[in-house]
Amino acid sequence: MPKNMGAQSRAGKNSPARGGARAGGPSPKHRGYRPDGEGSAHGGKKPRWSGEQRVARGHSSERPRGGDRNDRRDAPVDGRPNWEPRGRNGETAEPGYRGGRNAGGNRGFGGGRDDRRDDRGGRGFDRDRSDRGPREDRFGDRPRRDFGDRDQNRDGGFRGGDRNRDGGDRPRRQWDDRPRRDFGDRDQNRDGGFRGGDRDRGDRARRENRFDGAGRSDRAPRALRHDHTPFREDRAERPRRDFGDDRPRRDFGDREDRGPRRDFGDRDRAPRRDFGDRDQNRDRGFRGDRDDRPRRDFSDRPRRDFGDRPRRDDDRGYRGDRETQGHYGPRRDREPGAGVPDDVVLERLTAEAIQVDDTESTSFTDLGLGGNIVTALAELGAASPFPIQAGTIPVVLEGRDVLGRGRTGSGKTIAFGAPLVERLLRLNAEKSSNERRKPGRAPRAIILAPTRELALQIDRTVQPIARSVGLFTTQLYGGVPYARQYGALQRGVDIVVGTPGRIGDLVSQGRLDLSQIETVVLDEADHMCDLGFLEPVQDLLRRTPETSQKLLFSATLDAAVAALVDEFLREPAVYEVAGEDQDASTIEHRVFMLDQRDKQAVLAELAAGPGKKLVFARTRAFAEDLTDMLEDYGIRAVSLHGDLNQSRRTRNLEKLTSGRATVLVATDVAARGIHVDDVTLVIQADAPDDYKTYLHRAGRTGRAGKDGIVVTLAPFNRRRRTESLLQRAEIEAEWTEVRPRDELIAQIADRANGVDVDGESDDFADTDED
DNA sequence: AAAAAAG
Repeated sequence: MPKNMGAQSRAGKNSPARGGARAGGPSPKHRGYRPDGEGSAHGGKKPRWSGEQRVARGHSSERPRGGDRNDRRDAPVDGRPNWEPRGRNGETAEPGYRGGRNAGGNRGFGGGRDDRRDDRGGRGFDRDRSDRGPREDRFGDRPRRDFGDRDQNRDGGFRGGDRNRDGGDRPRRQWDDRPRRDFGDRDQNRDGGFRGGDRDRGDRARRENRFDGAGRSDRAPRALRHDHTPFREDRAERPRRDFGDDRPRRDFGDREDRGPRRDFGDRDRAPRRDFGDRDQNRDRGFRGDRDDRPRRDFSDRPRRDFGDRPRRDDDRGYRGDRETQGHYGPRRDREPGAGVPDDVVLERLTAEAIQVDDTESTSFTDLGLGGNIVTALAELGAASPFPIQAGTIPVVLEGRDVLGRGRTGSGKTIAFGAPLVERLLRLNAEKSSNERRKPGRAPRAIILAPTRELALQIDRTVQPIARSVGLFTTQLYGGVPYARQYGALQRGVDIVVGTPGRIGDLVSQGRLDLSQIETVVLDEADHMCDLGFLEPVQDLLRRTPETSQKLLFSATLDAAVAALVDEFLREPAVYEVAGEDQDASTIEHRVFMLDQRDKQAVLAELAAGPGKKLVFARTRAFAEDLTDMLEDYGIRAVSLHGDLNQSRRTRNLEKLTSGRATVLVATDVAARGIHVDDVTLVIQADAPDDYKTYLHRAGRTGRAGKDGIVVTLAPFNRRRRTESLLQRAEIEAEWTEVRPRDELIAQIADRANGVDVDGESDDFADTDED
């Protein structure tokens, strides 16, 4: 299929309109053609521009190629772009408009989605957007989004940029000029605010001082932020916000009772539970009143009742728990009305808690891992085991099947990866070195993940562990050429990491033999049991030896895995971690109720600024629309969804990771497992239907011990639905009615951007990568 | 109903 042709012909046809400035296609006729492009890390077939080349091509002098919004490394996150933003008609850009895709008139690269899917050399540059026509073109005569009343904001309120003009590291608020909203009778929850930083329970005076100190409110000199913007009187006149003490307080109940936090700084995943604040739920009677609630289907959700779990000060250690791991009996504490007769497997998933404190003195060596592996783990930043690791590693080493439920970011990858490698090593001990290295040998372990990105990420953790003891891993997932994967299999691998589709493909091609598999891991196992996944997964499992070890992990492991457990697992040990649950969560959950029509404006306000943010949308198309929209606001947004080809998916995710983009707009492809450091804010442009999805999406932030905020944008007519969602997730969120330019939105954005609102050191300010 | 996962 001549993928290139499409792109080329389009480019060729349209190039004139662009004055040929868009050179870079592979055709020798193009000005930018480089027969042997240095960027051709792709075998020379697909010339590409390296970043250096792009920069070198005078990217900054003008924007002849229409915006590759992802190519703006020359435009600092918060600074002005080097080119002058232009609006549609050549006028200086509207506020906050930083020369988005439309600005340069990149008309003529006609592309639609298909075009974008084609990542080939036809367009030469690795640009994500430039292949699309201007917005008007793409959307016909659809009325242009009305930025009308934003004109008051002409100072670039949406740019999220221009911070640090005062030389500090702190980004500055952008919205301080907004007209004061009338909060009317919404006082009770109107700001709910600032829980993140100042958990000081509303020390009023201090707060005001802090604001002053931070240059907020009546704030730092305007020129420090938007020197191109006229000062507006109404800003100065705006009444101060009242942060009265009437706001609901969050109850941090026993926070102080908890032991000191471990330093989770650079672990591969954060240790936190992201399930919100269970204790609060308890206080609110969320737990006690189950019989009053509409009957809930417990079979599709992980058990969340930990009422009987050992208390934190209980001296039973996780080792002791192993003795009771086979507790399949009925729950002792089941509340009346909550009984679910068909909840058999769920019972099996009811595990004793693994105690956090008891693991602190344990080392990976104690758990049975060898020196090389321990060293490799240390290099990955895992100095001592997390609870779920401490719990599961010895059991995995025994060869038992394991069901592991560890919250997002609790270290599940190492929990199965490290013992899996150790076990293979031990099994290999009987073999001759020739056998162990034999080319074309069949793999001994397989790790399945629901998305390609997750598979990649898992391999990034497992591979160094495996290599430390001379084992080889390979990634087998779709969307990329087969050749490399064939080659890897021919050379022989020990551990396969990948997604079900491609792996099944390779199996049916006879290139992958699962008959020697000793261990199968299903990450996000409950998801792998969803419609569409289950069958291929079952097919694969059936091709592994019946005796092979099965490890099922997920933050929301629940009865959904029954189909697999019943057929493939034998007396699984069940683990989950207690001790760090909702009261330990660093995630703040909020719901913004809004008019449907305000969604995008509110989203843009939330998404502006330098902090890394993840936006979830329900559909690919909406994700793409939102990306466009944010880009129009001058926000460096990239998308991640199944309509993008794999190289673009990978690249866009990397752009967020590296900070070259500040916003990733994704479908649920990014909901599970994906770890990006320092995501400070998760915005759900659409709420999911599934509470598990909510939990997973939320778990993209608040990692590594840092604070995180989750904001769900809920149109009024979805209120009930959203309430029900949060209830099922057992998350207590702060509900607020918002309209564009509400102060609260700015406050949340500020916090996500690391604006110092509380005088304390700010978790969000950290930007180190892993 | 959507998204993901083979091409």
